[in-house]
Amino acid sequence: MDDIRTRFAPSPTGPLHIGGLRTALYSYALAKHDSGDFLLRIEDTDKKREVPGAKEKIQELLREFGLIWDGEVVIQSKRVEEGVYKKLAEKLVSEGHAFYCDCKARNAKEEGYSKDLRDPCRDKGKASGAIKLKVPDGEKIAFTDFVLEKEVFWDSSTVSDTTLLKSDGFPTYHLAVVIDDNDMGITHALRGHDWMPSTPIHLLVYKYLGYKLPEIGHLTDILDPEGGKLSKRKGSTSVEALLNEGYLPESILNFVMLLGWAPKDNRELFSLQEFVKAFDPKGFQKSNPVFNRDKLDWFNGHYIRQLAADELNSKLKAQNSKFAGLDKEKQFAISNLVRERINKLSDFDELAGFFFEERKPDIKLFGPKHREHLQSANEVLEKVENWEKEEIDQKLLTLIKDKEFKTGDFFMDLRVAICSSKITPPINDSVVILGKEETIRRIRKVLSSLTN
RNA sequence: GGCGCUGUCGUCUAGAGGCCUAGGACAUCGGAUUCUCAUUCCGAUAACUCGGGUUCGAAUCCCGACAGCGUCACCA
Repeated sequence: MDDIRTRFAPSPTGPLHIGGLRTALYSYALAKHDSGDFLLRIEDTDKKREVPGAKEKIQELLREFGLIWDGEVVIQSKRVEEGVYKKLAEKLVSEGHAFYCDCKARNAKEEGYSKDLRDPCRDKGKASGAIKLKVPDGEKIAFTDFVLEKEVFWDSSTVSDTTLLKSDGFPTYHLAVVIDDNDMGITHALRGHDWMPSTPIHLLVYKYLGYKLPEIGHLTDILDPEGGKLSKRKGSTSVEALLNEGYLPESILNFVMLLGWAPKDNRELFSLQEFVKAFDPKGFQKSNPVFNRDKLDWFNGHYIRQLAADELNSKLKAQNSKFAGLDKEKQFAISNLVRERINKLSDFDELAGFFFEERKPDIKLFGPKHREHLQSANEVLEKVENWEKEEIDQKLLTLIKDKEFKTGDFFMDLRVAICSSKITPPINDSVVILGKEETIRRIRKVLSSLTN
């Protein structure tokens, strides 16, 4: 059997989406599991919709996720210049499988649901305009979907004459995929489920061009929790936005792996390499999954906790400049306290901001005995000689015992005075990092504001 | 509306006729640890869309209904 060759073929019309990343990942794994090739093709045949910089961004992101493609990137617009599509479209016309149409393009939205499947130009023998496929009547068009693992077929009478080459000389998707997949030697074409309805057109083009049909598989659509296909406006589904929110690439990848694919043993944690090794197309899911952020958060928390100290530290530095300004020892101490308490890198600012920026204490958070608690804490902490966890712990605990404070209430008031939040890392650890001077300064500041 | 795909806990899923009084994970709730929050560890709640068949026996096979999703451009 030939080596497997797959491809990811995005169009540079916007940011890379979670669904696109998943298609790329599955295509990559499909090829790499059998040491095959994974190629990249940019489908830029719609000049009007192309977003500047999008194709570069897509490549940058694929690299960041480790989805490295083999060989040169294939750019469709370059192949247009070489005339490949036009030549083959004309060949289809000369062989009677396609025809010219110079009518003005239809506006889909205004058409409504009643449209003719057969184009009036199909037998007029025109010699210019767009080139459309001449679909036969009453033929069975079938293929076996390797994701669905079943045969899917249509009566060609329900398939409409479709444009293959636009009058500007650019191919439509329907012509370009077929020719490019053939020329690139693609053995397995994986694509979104939304392409299913146009598959019979592609099947016909394969047949008329005399190409060997590759394995074709349609992936499920990722659904929005609110219903419908996942869309941009409902939450951030762009890969870059997720990255900016503080999700790690390995989390996003692991999350996406399991949206539409599962192994027999139900294992959930996979690195890219582990996934490639475990990958089996039989694990493809057939029904549409819902994008579930809770699970993503869980993966991310898990992977944050797995990070080596210096990795976590540099990621936190990259996302908070004030933190990056601290000396190295403090940075490591803080990131160590924080690693078990954040699910996203962006949670850091809220949780640990008090280390490097003073906040106004929130009086409402104090307990009834806060004045007494803070006064005695101030007295005791002043007398600490070695500003280390052990001594601080020991002195404060003794204080609590002597004065018969309630341990929880005491520490909570101390915490609120210093961090102005009820949710923080352990307060004694925090105070060690903050330093004696700053700790006492903050306590006194609160005390003096109380007497006013 | 036509055409097509799909239908197991709230969510991601395991399950390919008896091993299922349906398993795991996330979420939720409860408990243990704890100065808060978390982490970690225990435990609980929770599903085979419905209706007909086939069979000694069905989540698993067949038919129908219903539901969800996709698509119907000189966009991809």
